[in-house]
Amino acid sequence: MGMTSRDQNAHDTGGTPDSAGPPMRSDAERNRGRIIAAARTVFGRDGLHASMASVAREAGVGIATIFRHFPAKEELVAAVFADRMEAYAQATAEALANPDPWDGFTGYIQEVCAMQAADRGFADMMTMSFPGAQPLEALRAQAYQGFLELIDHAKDSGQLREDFTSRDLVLLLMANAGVLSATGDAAPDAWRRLVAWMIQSFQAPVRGPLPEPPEDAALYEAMRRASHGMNSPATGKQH
Amino acid sequence: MGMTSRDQNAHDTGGTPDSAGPPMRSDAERNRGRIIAAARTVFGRDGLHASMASVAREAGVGIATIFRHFPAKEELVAAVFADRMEAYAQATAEALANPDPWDGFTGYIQEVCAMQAADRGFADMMTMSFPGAQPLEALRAQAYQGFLELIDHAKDSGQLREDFTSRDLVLLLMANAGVLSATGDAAPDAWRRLVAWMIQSFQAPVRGPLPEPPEDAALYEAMRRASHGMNSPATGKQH
DNA sequence: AACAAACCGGAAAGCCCGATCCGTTTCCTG
DNA sequence: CAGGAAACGGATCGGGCTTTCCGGTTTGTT
Repeated sequence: MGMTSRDQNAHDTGGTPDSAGPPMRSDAERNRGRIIAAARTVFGRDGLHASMASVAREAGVGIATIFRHFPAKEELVAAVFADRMEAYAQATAEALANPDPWDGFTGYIQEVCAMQAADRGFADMMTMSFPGAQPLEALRAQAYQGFLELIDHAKDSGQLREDFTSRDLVLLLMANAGVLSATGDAAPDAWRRLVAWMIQSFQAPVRGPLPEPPEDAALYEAMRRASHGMNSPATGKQH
Repeated sequence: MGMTSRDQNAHDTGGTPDSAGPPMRSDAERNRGRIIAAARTVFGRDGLHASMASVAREAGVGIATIFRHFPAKEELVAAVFADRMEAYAQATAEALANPDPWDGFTGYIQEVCAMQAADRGFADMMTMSFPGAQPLEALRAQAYQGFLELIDHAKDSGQLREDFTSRDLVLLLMANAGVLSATGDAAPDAWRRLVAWMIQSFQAPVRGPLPEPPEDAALYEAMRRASHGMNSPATGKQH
């Protein structure tokens, strides 16, 4: 991924994703890059509830500069996590390429959860939807579609319980986010144990009945609501 | 202690739990009850991040009245959840009385998680520690001790995996809190499925190795930090 | 070199929060 | 029933947050 490309119009550097705007002034483009890098650091460390002011401090720019480039916090979030979402979608493709369906399935789950652990902002993202950021949601949908295939393959191989559904991944991501947010850096590896418990439970054979999973629509509604409250301060806050 | 004062109010209603104070005026006692009842409602619905103002509104009293009875929000929380903590500790005792160790073990886990689901404030509490509220922490420690016995019995019966530890319950409580906070009332039963997956995984025989659980000290540190950030505003807020 | 447009950054507006102050009301007692 | 202490409650403080405004600075061009 060629970041800091010298030629201004190679990829769209317009103020907003609609690339149509006039070329940016050099200082503007430089600051835009600094802001995104700073936001990546701060969101990764503190989660999406980190303040715009802390991002500005990290970037060494004024608060207004951030809001000029990203009129709302949600847009900065979308810009910062575009590549993470790509990595997320790509992880699906790689997992599908794994000759062992069960390895692919479990490896994918562990990788996604590891991404949550490595990036607190990403963890928050996975439990939210951003109807306003289409590219982000398109990537999410693409990854979700790939995960459906992963499930089919793993079930066909007989190693994944038949009653597993894609909503169980969402559930696990929410649960993992809860562990990560509660433990913070006090127990940075605790999440691995949760994921291991869950994966062993997903493995065939069926060991007992399960309550019905939530409806897709209900989960979507929950994620939509979460993103609405993003501007409000957030859950666990340390430091 | 000898009550020399007119004992129209037989039960000691001292301002703070240390009961030593002079008898309260009738309106003060009435308001104190209203405040606790209102806080129970509001915290249960919105979680511990609910504002003191909203509790005051629900109770029909002024904001100052709340702070006169409970000089800090943490004290109100402790007062409100004293009985929930008792129920929590008592659930341990009842589970221990179950003749089937596995039933007792799983029933206890399901009941505690159900308590989290039924009371958003309780869910928050279970991932925090309040070093300033000794009675609360004493009850928590008592329940924890009982849970250790439950584990022993379930392991002795051969139905609980040998590598299960008490820290796995903490992990599950944090995970459950994550699901509850993410789903909210959009998918109010989603948590049941998470708990079912976990319980089935806890059941013997061992199906594979697990990463080491976090240290007790690390989990305590995590819970201690969480309670510090309680005063800060919190996650999704609707209404 | 010089000018206009674009851009910057700090200060301020408006909104929440927990916590406090102080004039007013209520209760208990003598 | 009257006086004083105790309790009440709304306004207010101090702080954090997102977002906006505006005077000063940088940039690119002529």
